[in-house]
Amino acid sequence: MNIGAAAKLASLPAKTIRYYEEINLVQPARAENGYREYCEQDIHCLRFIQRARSLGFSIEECRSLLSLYKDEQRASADVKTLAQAKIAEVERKIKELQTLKSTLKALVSGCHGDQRPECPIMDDLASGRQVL
Amino acid sequence: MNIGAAAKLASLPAKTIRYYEEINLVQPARAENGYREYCEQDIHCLRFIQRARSLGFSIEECRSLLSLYKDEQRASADVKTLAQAKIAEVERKIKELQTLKSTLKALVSGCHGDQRPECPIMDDLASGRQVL
DNA sequence: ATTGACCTTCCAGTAAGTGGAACGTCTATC
DNA sequence: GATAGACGTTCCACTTACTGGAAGGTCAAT
Repeated sequence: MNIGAAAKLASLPAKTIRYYEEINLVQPARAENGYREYCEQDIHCLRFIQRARSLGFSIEECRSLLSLYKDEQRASADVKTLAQAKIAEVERKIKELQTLKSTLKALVSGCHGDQRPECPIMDDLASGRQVL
Repeated sequence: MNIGAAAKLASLPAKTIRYYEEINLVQPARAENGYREYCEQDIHCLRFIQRARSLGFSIEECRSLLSLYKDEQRASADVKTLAQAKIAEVERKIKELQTLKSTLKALVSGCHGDQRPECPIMDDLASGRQVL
């Protein structure tokens, strides 16, 4: 299967799939004409990566997951550990963003939003004294 | 004032301040020895940028805010619009992350996390069929 | 033979810095 | 005056995870 078909099956742009080859994530065979040849197994890996990336795993994490995936003897605990660390990371990010949102909302609520130049948002940015 | 002192006052690494000069955000004077010379006004701008960046504004947004900041005639509405767009963006990101978290939690909760190789997290990644 | 879709490689750019090398300058101390 | 070390300078490479584009090769159909 050529890269275009693989791209459709894996829901990934062909460019991205070439990139994954470059960084040694998924290495397809080559046809005589130089075209990449993706087998069933390659497609599985690409889909696996696509899903893991969409779940927020970094490329390096995908590499770890993929090697666990290929290891029939792996312990599910190893996978669970990775997933739990990712959950903690996501929770941290959510908290950060919520703080950010509160701060921005507090700033916006104090601003007239009219043609006058007075603006508490600007005042906050300028002062270094922080509203929240 | 040299870059080291400016860095302390603005709570920014010197490297970052040099980078801000490179991209024409804050252009200090130069002393005879070639050292950057930061005046009061420069420090204000750097602090302004530091605060705006910490509120999640991109460099380009900081550039816009900075030009509004320097324009004594600006309308507060212009600033408010930028801030509100940023809030919407932050809200989108929070939602995305919450979805992500639910998905990961659902996967983790189904996983034994022991020495056996069976692992619903892996099964999900491999299947392309999604748990949530 | 030619068109158009597909494939190839390579180079450059993105955002926002960070790290390091190699070298210049300033200040204090001996 | 020499020297140490703390600071400054420039420049280049690296990061993440791709994306865009140019220049060119291949394939299938007309």
